[in-house]
Amino acid sequence: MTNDMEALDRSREGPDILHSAGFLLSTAGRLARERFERAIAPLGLRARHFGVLLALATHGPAPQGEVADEAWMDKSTMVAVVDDLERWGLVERRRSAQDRRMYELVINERGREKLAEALEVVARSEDEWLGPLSPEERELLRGLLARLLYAPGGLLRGREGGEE
Amino acid sequence: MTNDMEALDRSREGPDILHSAGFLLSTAGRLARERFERAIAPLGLRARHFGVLLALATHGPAPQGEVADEAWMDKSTMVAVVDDLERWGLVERRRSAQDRRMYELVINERGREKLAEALEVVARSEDEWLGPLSPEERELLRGLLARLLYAPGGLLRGREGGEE
DNA sequence: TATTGTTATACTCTATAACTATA
DNA sequence: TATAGTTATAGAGTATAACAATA
Repeated sequence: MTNDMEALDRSREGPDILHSAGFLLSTAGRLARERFERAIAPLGLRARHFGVLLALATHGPAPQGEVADEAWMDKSTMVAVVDDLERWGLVERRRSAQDRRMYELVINERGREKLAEALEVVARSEDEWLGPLSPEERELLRGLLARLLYAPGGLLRGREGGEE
Repeated sequence: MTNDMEALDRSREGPDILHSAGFLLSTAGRLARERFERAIAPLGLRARHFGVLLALATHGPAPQGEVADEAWMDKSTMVAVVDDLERWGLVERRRSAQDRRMYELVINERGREKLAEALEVVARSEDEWLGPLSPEERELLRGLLARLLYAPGGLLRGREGGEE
């Protein structure tokens, strides 16, 4: 109890910027990302692999460059990621019949199973670090963040800030 | 009934990790960090310089290694940052009289002015991308994030996750 | 000539360890 | 011997540009 109060007090100390939305957001975001990486590491995956598997499972087979864009990755970075996934037997490269420059990237059954495992593990991890918030507060947080990102003038849609 | 609708939506849109707190948080955090860097760039500062100036302005003169810890920086990384700040005439290295291995790192008047400029510019930038949220909602967001970080079991204090 | 995927390269960031000068 | 700051180095990550095959 005393510790709780001290921690909360510490977060209120000092110049305003330490409790500014920007500082809190970027700090929390970095730590959330680290938790995510740590959660899926035992499955032998990194965040990029996860992102590609998710994109393929969600939007079906797609050319390599398109998936790279969707996962906010450069096409050159993508090569090694798909190399990994293919070597691990989770994804297949199939030359497109219509345009032989392209691949159709296909997630297979093992890939879907791996993704399902990862989703479960990540959900458990989130549930852990979201502990301080009640279900209603978590929902509130998700709503605020979604608007912050996607509403006009927000982080993803303000000026030239958009990446995708 | 709301739950039925949600389940239905989820079945149409695929995995809902894209609206999970973790994904939203790490995405928003990364973008907030980018906005921050972009906001202070015209002043010739990077985030690390800002962090050091802020630490020195807040906690007064301190040895270099101590400030490094405070800014979550390695002491070796810190060297170049202080080199910059000294070259720009914002901070001074003074050998400690008690222990001549140590410096006393001191922010000077120019440093304080630069920091004040930076704080103003950053506040304006935040005000811009926080546009989608009302003042009450911003306050709500800050509170949720602070608890997420500092409450027991949260991102900064769960298990061995703590860096500081 | 333009585009897909690939490779090579360079640049940033950071962490590690060795070194110096003090203690 | 231990510590503060420094330097050198190596690793990860990522972005850029050149390249081959195909359109």
